[in-house]
Amino acid sequence: MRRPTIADIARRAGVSKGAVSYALNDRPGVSPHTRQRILAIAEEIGWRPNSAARALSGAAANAIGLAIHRPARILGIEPFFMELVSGMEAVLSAAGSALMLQVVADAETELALYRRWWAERRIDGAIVTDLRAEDPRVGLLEQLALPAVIVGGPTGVGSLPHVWADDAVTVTETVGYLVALGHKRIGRVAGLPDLLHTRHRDAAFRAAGTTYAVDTSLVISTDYTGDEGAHATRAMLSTAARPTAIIYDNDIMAVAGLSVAHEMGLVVPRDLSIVGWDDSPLCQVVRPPLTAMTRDIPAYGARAAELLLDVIAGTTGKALGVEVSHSRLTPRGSTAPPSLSG
Amino acid sequence: MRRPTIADIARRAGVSKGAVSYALNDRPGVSPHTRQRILAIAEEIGWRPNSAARALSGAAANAIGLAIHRPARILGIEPFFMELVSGMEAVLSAAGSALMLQVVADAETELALYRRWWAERRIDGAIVTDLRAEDPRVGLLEQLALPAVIVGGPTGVGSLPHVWADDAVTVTETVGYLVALGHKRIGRVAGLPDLLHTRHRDAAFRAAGTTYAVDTSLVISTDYTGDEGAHATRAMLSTAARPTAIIYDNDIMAVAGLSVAHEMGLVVPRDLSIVGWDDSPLCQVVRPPLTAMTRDIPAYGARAAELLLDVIAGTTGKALGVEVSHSRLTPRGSTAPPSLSG
DNA sequence: AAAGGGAACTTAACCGAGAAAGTTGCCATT
DNA sequence: AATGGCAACTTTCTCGGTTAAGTTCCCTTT
Repeated sequence: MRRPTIADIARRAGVSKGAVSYALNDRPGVSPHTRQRILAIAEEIGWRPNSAARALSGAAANAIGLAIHRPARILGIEPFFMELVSGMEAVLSAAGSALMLQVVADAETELALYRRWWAERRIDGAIVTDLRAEDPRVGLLEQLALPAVIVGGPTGVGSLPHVWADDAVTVTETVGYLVALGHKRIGRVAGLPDLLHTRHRDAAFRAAGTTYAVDTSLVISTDYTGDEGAHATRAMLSTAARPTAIIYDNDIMAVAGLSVAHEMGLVVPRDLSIVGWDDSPLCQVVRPPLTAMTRDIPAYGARAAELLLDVIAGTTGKALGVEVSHSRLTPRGSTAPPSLSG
Repeated sequence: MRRPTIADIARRAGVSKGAVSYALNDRPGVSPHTRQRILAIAEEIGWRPNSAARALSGAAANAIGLAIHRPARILGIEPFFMELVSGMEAVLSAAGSALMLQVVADAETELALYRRWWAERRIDGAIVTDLRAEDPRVGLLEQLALPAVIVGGPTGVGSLPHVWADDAVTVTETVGYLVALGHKRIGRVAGLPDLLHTRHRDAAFRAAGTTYAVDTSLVISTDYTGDEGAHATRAMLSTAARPTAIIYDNDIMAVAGLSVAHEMGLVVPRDLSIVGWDDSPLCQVVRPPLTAMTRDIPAYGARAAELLLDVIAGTTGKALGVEVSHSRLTPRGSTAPPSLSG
């Protein structure tokens, strides 16, 4: 089956290619009658514009790029990216834009990928996640003048537009809640230490310790896997002055921590309170259900996609930094006042 | 920053566009010396082929399409797709192909999407998952002659190449194992009933009951969410003759089932054995760790991507149906002989 | 020395759209 | 009746590559 072109339509309608192009693009220069006829023929033979030809004539690629630089084994388990992608998709597909997804093994590859996508005109813009300190991607994207939106911030984003949530508020609220319950020593099982948002959370966690005058010195960094989450939990619970509450940077580690507590003979929440970041169905499926820091990830992705489309369309206005609502604590059965014996 | 074109290279090198094209594509017609010079200039000014221009001249789009037709809330929690995608990515990015991902709301949209991708020449081929009975996508893809590989089968695939695993063997092995442990009544919490692989598993499950002379009549279909998994488990455990073992179609439902058992005062595995399909880290993070039917999902995706690339290149040979190794049972703490009181 | 052959190029057409510029033909003016 | 103006087209060029079909020029052969 050959793909129909405007030349085919022109031949059938007995007009020139140019007339067909005008008719199909709602531009003046063809009579309503001819336009109707051309549209009918286009519909009949199932014509769609060849995106390559359009792109060659300077049109948009109608695709945006997302490079994900995390090990495959984490991608599979962390709902975050899939939810982010599904939120982005909702906005993009409504705008007729596709999503080019590529999993990259390292930072070098990611940079090369942006260069290639840009040079090949494959994408109209990119969405950048997992911002690191002095992230080389920021400079590259600025230099290429490739429209880009960072999911994260608000620092380290250079001049790029970004969508961010104030994790510090969430951390402070959560620590405050645990302190109100009576906890005095709170641990934190953090994510990848070179991610900027991990550092923000670390800083907020330490600061909250000072604010509420409790011990928040116990922080262990991990790679987000359940394995490392379990290991970190074991380490924390094996210290002489063990914490009575632990905050985890994702829910899979929180669940792992729950199991470790159980394995060590501790009862949650009596002997240990557990809070997980990001509230997937997983949290409600384990016993006790996990208290979690909930946010609307699809909405987060949708907002980033919207902003990127705005940037591409040049209708950004001044909204370079868009703040979305921060994660809110959803208390469930895994948090309670510490037992007196602790 | 203007993107350099071969015309720029030609001007600098003092040769024609044609010569540059020959040089850059390793085709005869230019002297080694000139070729070197052209390549050096291309490198220097950072030239990359404009993919649109190439595509216009009949070249490949260097992208393959994947439409995912599942509700967003399931996507986030089911590791299957992300793992599949990461396996596909490994093969595709090595071949210089990108992945166009789109989440679609319904079957109609998915069909329209394939038509559009095909007409717009955006993709060289497609990967189809979640095959249904009399799936209209099969006919459409055959009609469009769009290279496509189905993840699933081996029935209902029409003339399309496919990559499949024999779920029936896995079901039979698992039921056999439970029977060997002494179970006489085994339940099954199935996935979406209109998916072909759910039907295959259903049929194999029923057949295994006959083979081993045990009761496998208890089957409840769900939408893969933990909620429905919990609900189905509650229903099964509330029947007069409740099963002593339940097999779940994904691990999130298995975990939900574990919680329900706990909530109903049953001890796993003493009072109830639990087996989950697909072995994500989640299974090892709960207590007791879940016995699971393990398969290498990234490898599954990689094999599908390889086959698609072969089909696109026209080097398929006769490998229209590629069987990958079926899931194998990984026994862990959630399965044991049933207690006599049951 | 003329002819043949092939390497090393150049020229120009082409892919399928978009868009500027050019061409009709008709109607209303004056 | 000549002119202007405009709608409704057609022609042609453009995007950035690929590629078939020339064109040179040099070297070998007889």
